Amino acid sequence: MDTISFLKKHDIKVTKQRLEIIGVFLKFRDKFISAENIYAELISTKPGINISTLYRNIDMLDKKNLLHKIINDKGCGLYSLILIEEHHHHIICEICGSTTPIDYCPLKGIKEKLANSGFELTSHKLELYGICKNCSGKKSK
Amino acid sequence: MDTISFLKKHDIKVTKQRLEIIGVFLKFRDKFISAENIYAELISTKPGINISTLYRNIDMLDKKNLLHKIINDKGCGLYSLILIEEHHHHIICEICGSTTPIDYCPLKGIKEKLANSGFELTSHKLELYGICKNCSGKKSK
DNA sequence: AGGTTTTTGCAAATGATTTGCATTTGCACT
DNA sequence: AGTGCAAATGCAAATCATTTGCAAAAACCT
Repeated sequence: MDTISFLKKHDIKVTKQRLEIIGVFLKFRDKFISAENIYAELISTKPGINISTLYRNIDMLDKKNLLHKIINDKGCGLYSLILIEEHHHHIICEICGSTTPIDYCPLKGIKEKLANSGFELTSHKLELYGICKNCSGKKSK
Repeated sequence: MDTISFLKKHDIKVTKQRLEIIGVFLKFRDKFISAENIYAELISTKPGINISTLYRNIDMLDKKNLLHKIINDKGCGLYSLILIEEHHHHIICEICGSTTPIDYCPLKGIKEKLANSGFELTSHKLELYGICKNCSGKKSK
């Protein structure tokens, strides 16, 4: 599906800034990228868009649950466009930053553990970090 | 073990500011608290300590792996002193902020999934959010 | 107690993100 | 295609948690 249909499908007005932002997300579809990363991409190409526009759009996409958002140790946001509909988690490479969806969710095991605890689970966050096949190959050379 | 022995055991010089900071962590031992929370506690009681001292000590404790640190959606740090030696995860109540260690770790299942992927896992982050027994009782009243 | 190193307080800097406001743009409806 | 209005944008300034430089104070070693 093209970007315009994507936006319309989610009731988001089509603007050239949005097309470009989504374009960057698609270019880096398998990575978590920071607002600064996206901004650098944006100004390096086209007329350039304002960083506050970028943040406003990130926010909007996040509110519509179209983004995965993680916050790194320094408190900075990292984002990636959600292209898989189903609930899933990621493995993130510490070297190249690439992400790979993983077909595993600990929810079931957790629920079993909590069964008699009286604790009502509402959400969970699982992030896996490591070194991807590609980077680990490079490393050993 | 008293706070002084705790500090000495970890090669941390004993200062009155540190005693007070650890004191606050112990007072809120079952919660994740923000630097602002701790600071408010600190100034409300004793002569008062500077917030940069607080941040420097949080940092130091974190580097020595004596703190659990999570970063909330706004990018602010939340901390709790590590009182359990073994690796573990938490359930965090969205209402009262209390934390409960949970005897469950998804690592094994994840490793099985990754067995042939070539991905080398280095760390993982699991945070569970929900409503604790106590708060869910209050809610329904 | 003296000397050295570490820690603290203070105030100013940082840096990512947010906001107010004037201007521009997208889009629905003629 | 033109018009109107709400929504989006650009800009510059504000925010806010956290960090830093530096001088003064305190801890620890013997």
